[in-house]
Amino acid sequence: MPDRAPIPRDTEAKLEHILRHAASIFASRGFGASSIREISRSSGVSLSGLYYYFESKQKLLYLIQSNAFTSILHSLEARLEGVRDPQRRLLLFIQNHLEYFMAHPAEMKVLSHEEDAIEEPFRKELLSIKRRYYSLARGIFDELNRDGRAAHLSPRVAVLSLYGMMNWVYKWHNPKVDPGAAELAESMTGIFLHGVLAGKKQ
Amino acid sequence: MPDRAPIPRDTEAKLEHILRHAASIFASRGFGASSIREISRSSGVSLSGLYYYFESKQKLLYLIQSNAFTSILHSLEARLEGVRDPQRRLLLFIQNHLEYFMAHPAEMKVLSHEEDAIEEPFRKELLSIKRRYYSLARGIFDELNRDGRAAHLSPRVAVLSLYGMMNWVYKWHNPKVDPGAAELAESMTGIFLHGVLAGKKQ
DNA sequence: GTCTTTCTCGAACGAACGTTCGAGAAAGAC
DNA sequence: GTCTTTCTCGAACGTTCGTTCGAGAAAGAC
Repeated sequence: MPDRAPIPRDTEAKLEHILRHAASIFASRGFGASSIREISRSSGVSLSGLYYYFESKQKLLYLIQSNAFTSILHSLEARLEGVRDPQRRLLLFIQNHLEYFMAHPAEMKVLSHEEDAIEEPFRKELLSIKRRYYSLARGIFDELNRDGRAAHLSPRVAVLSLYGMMNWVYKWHNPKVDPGAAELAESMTGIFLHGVLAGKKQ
Repeated sequence: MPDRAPIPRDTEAKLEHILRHAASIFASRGFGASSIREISRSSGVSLSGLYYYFESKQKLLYLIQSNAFTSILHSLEARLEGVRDPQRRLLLFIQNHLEYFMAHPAEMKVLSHEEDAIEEPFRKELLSIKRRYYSLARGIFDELNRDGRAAHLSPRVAVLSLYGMMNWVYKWHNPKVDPGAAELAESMTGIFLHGVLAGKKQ
């Protein structure tokens, strides 16, 4: 099912066009089971023509993941700028994550689902972006917990549980039935805040 | 790297032997990128010999998933028997899930990660087990919420957030650093209970 | 012993895979 | 116009894939 829309003439735009189609195929079939030929069919670019834009399937996966990660991180940093209140920072963090998720479901599914499929040397580069993103959330949690109200919980477990809630969304979210990003973000912020800061032990 | 341990003579045991190896390969490479030849090498059974035990790669994936699901469900039903208190039932549910997760990491990763890789007609059969499991958790939540303390939250969102916390574990849990199933279950039960039942709105 | 069922595997099937190559079209510079 | 760079693609490469087949070994029944 080739695209109806014309393929952009501009080189950079055409790469983005290819990345979009590739992301959606990786998202639906999984990276390992997707073929470059499928991407060629869907994007309307010839099989060998694709290799002008990326040098291997691995690099293609890397481009998708690193683009998605970089832009979610940038938009988060912009949102957090100047905001000091930890609870508000948490809400903004969750909102940003979920909004990006729902605006770019294919890319985010690839990011969540194909973490393991990427090989060296791309793995290392992604890991460093990932760490920056993780420690941002960890920092927010630590401020939140400055008064020690969540001392009974391992911070690592708390933060990764939050990631679990957020990242699992791609498995079940149905736009026709489920709340949008804003409401979902409020719900999850509520669960996490009360869950983590409320009464100690049991 | 063929197995050192001898291959069981008994037919049913040999199938289990194959399923174990297959699960661990699917878990590490992903279903789509795993080859039957790899399973043959790892299990020590010849390529064509494998097909005496399952008729296709899809069926093999189905066997792994359905075995794992069935036994986690059975062990849960046994644990819940006779327990009425909703909070205790929730703890048991989470404990059972996480314990099974950590006792059978490969199988559970395949269950979580390769949900989409399974095709008809196997999909439908798994869906019905899955629904039974989901509605068990949903039932516990509804009892918990009989007094309406969590009325501000969509029950669906609440329960699926809990699944997210639990199922994401396979992405980050490191036995050397992180708490075991029991402690993790207490933490997550705490987060969920307080998070969902605590103060309304905001 | 024989007969039957259960199990095993080497060799091969056609199909699909990621990637390369070289010829040439299109676009830009002058 | 010519020259150069940028872009495109059909055809083919060697490899690996899931699956099949038929011959025969091993085990169980009698």
